[in-house]
Amino acid sequence: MLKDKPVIAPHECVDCPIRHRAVCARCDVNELEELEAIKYYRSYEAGQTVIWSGDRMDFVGTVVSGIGTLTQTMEDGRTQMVGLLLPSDFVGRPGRDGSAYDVVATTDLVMCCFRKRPFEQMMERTPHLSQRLLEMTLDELDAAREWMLVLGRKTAREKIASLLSIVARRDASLKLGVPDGPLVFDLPLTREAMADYLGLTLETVSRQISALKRDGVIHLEGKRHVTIPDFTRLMEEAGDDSDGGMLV
Amino acid sequence: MLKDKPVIAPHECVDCPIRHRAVCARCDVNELEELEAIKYYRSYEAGQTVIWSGDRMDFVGTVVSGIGTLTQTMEDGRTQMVGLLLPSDFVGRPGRDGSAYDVVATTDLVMCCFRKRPFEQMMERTPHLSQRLLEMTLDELDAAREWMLVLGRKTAREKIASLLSIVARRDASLKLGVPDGPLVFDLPLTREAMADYLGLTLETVSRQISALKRDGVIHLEGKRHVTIPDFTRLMEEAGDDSDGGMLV
DNA sequence: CGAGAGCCTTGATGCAGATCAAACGCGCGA
DNA sequence: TCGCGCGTTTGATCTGCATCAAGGCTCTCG
Repeated sequence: MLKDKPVIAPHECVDCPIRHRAVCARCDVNELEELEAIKYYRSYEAGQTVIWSGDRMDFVGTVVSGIGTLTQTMEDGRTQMVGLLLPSDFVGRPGRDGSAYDVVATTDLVMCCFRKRPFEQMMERTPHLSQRLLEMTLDELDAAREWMLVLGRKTAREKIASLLSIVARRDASLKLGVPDGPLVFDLPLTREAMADYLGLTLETVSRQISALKRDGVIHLEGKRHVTIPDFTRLMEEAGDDSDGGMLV
Repeated sequence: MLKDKPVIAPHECVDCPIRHRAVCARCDVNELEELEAIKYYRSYEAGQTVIWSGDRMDFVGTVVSGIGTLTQTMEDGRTQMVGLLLPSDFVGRPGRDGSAYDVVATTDLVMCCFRKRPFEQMMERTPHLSQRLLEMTLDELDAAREWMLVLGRKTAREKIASLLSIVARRDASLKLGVPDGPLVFDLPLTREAMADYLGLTLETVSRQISALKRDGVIHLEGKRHVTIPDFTRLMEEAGDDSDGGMLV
């Protein structure tokens, strides 16, 4: 299918909606040009709500920079974060009209958007587009279900370790580096946001982070800058058996 | 696309892999015949494991009868159910080799299977197949994320009410009836299975069911036969705002 | 430089649900 | 028919996390 056409290298294809973690070998030039025609950028300030649950969504897109969250809220104010949006993550529900959750910009956020209707029309003509989206959605489903285990069965300490290991992994894969030594990254969430992700209170989050620091599992400079001297140790703390690798 | 072809009524299409809750207007005869060629049935006994997490899966399929669960287990034995498989539910991960979770038959289970490789080849030729699968996967993702709210933020009583309302809804939609009066159905899960779904212990499940019974929210005959006199009341107990309807 | 606002940490106390333990009820096979 | 086993119920106690409360750190703005 790519025969006779120049292949676009991943880094030339930052905005591609079916890019996933910087892998996008399947794009060909025609599609990119077609996508270009329906593409635009939007930016949001920290704290701004990108879409309210139930609102009509007229675009799909990918996060270019910044951090966003998908959250659900009960009338009495209890909230649960159901997804974390990091650069390269896809946002949107092709074939669906409204959003199912609030999408909130946690930091300043830039999105590369594609008008939804023409995008869906492209999907009908381009089987590998919907297949790729299916794969991405299956990945999200796996992640959501893995998180169900975290929420349902893990202790507070294990929850924190699980979150740290996920963020560390995502951060490392974005840097495209295979870090041999300690992992270093900035935690993009407040204690409250972490609590909402983990089904805890912010006080418990704070206490458990202090405990992990005290026990040498992590080091902290300031409140955000994390270094993980031994990733295997962190995985053990998270209660994960397989090393999970840095592969994904 | 359906022009000039006889449309298959839902009830004639019980095994269709892209059937979803008995709606399958998009099938046309050619595809059904092609599917027929790669179709076979399998049955499993209660308690039998259909697929182990990580195992190679060489089919996709739909549940024809019986109840199954998707579960994840930690080395120390803690388990979390991440999905419930009721008749008409799709099982499988087109484009993926292995299963991400254990699939367990909770009751005797009959599946209508399709060989995976030819099915995937069909997907490449048939855009609406992968689009339909994408829609179904988005539905599963929504359900998983809704369950994250249940696991992370609801009390034990709310969790039980949430589970009952989901099973009641699914049961009603399978019967194709729009029940005006009280809902009556059989609970297809043991207390332990419910506990694994809800992130609780079986003792807590038992106590909360007793409490809901005592408060008149539900009635029980034996341990399994449930009647719900007032569905709205149950929804309130579940902490759900919108009535949610019987629509899905 | 000081005041205030956010965000975070830490301490004291309370409670929902886990854990440990015992007994019930029902179906089934001898 | 009895006795056994499995799933369930119920009680007593324990504990991890929530809740309530008080400061601390750091950045910004006057």
